[in-house]
Amino acid sequence: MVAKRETGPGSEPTQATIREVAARAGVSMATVSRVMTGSQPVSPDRRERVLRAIDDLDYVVNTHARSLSGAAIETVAIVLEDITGPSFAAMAHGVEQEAAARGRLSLVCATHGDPEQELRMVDLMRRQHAKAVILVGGADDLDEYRSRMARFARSLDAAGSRLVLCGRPPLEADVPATVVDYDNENGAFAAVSHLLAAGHRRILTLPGAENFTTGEGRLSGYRRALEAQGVAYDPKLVIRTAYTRGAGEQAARELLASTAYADVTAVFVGSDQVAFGLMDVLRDAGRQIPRDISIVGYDDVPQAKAVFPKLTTVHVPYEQMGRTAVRLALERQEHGANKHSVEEHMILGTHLEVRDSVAAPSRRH
Amino acid sequence: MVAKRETGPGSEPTQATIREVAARAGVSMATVSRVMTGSQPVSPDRRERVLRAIDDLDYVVNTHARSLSGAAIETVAIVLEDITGPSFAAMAHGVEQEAAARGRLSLVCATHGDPEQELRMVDLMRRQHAKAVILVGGADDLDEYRSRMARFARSLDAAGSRLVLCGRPPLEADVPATVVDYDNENGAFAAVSHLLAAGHRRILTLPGAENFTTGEGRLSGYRRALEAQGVAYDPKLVIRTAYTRGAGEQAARELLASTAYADVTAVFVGSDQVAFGLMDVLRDAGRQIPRDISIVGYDDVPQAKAVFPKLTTVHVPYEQMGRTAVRLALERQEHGANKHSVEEHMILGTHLEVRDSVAAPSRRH
DNA sequence: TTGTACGCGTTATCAG
DNA sequence: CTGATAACGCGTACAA
Repeated sequence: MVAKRETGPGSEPTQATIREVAARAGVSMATVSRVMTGSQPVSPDRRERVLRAIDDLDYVVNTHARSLSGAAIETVAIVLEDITGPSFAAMAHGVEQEAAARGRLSLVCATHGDPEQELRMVDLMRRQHAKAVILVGGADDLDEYRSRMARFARSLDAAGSRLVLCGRPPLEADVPATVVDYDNENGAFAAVSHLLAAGHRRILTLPGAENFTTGEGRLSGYRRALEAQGVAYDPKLVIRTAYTRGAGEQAARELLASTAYADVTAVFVGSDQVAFGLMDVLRDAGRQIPRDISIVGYDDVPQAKAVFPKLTTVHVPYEQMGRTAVRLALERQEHGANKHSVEEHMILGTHLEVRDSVAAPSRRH
Repeated sequence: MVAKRETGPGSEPTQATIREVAARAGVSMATVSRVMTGSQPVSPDRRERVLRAIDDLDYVVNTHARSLSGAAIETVAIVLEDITGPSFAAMAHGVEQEAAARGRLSLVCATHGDPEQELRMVDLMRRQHAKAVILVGGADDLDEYRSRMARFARSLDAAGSRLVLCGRPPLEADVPATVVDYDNENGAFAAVSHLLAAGHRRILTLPGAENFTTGEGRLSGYRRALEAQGVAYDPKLVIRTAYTRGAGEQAARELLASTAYADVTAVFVGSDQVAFGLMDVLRDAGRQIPRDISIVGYDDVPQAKAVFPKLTTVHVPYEQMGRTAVRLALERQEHGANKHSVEEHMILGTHLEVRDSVAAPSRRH
């Protein structure tokens, strides 16, 4: 099938071009183009010859050339920290579904947690003329971050593209970016209220890292729930951690070791991953969940209903966020003139998914 | 910072070009290009003017144009079924690490299990001139699949690119593709041998779907282990399932319901996901693992050490496979003339990760 | 219906 | 050091 073309020994093989196809078929380049795109009718015999030539030479169009001359496959880029994270993956999945449904190609890039890399990736996608660049996951809420992102947003906007922040700190109001977020604080509020309703009063919390926007929101939901029930807020019951399994294991060891936590009957954890680590170490230490200690997580990753006991946790609609991000970005571009009819800031609801990791506090305390 | 350019009301905003930058800076396009790429020295004052113009116009190079004129950022594409799958994600992660380390951009595309979509994606990546296209995960081992893949492999090869099959059925020997695989059958052999050594004789197995290459390999490892210990192979003890959690739940119900399985003391499952579903239903039915029944999984996804009890399972070096795929593909291209020094078929080892889900069979039987 | 010729945005070459 | 100009591969008016 695949005819060998002239490639001198050692010379890099090179893609067949439309010109070569035209020559082999004995037609003009334009005719080949027309056969490819179907933009205009071509006589049956010529079409046949062209198709054969394409087959013989194993010709494929050059996306870059095609895109240069106007007709491009639009792409949607999603930039995230790490594909391996279940919640990131869920968002990416949502992005892909929606992008595919709208006939766009979606590309995933990972930053591996490096802010420099993140900026480089966004820049790269801008050069690629991505129609939307979707930035996913938490970020340090620093001035530098804000100003750099604002730059990118404006730059993408100028190029007819759109920056979408997904579960991220929003930028100033005049920055041309779309924000898709979830109700972070109310999720935490519901979780802690649930623990309070079960009778818990000394509730440890691991909301997340300091200055990390998601962590801050979860902490304030925690405080607000306490306040609503007239329970005093004790800063000693807050442990800052990264969103990793290991951090949960570490926290569990502190919880077991320190007398300061002796009267703790429940833990509100700002991440399922952290909760898993916590549960693991607690169980190994002989603590039964929820008999000895109740736990509520955050995220509702698939694994939450797979662990034992099944984790009661705050459901975050990650997949839906991904889909929404694509929808808002693309609709805005399709609407053309009256873009103002498209939302720029959408907040999706969270809710508590009640499972088996919460019970009333035992009498020991 | 960002100056507004001439965009009539309603007209699509358009990216600034190198020509506009040159005009604004009062220099030639060539000079602008040199400032961008640093390919040749430029006098300080001109450079300064160019940089200011770039900043003012918020200019970014067009990747497509750059790639067309020779200098392109090489990209590595990874095509997988679903980002959400932990083992796929791990491979993608490996690919990204290695690609980034070698200064390449990596793109992830999902096929959502649709073979048509898969072919389309590979085709798309070929048009994008990806330097390597890495195909990941199992596939139906059908003639049609083989011939279409062979076509793609040759086509990519002709374009100076490389098809890499990662954990997939290899193609015919004369097909220019690189294969990175793991020792599927021996992993199963080790797993089942472990169960036999613990004293189990009636071992149910859920190797995977029929005609699915990974499933077939795992089944033959199972048979070989049985044979090695002189235990008779009973086809009734083989249940074909998809690699999903739900399939495991379903199988567990069959296991509980049918008297045919009454004497089963252990299960060898061809996928951790399936094992999780199985464990879940068994536990809910009051069966304790491993006291009442032992279970061994396959894949060693992160979750395997998070469930209770921790799952004994066959470790598959997914991340390493991803890294290896990139390495082999790119080294082959760098080697130029003597490509034959680069492996074309690499098989990575698997081993049993012993945890807590296996015990000696109870005396009841 | 078919072919010719130009433009897309960038880099490389070559002459100054 | 700098500037003009020819590729790069494709789509598409425009002319035939």
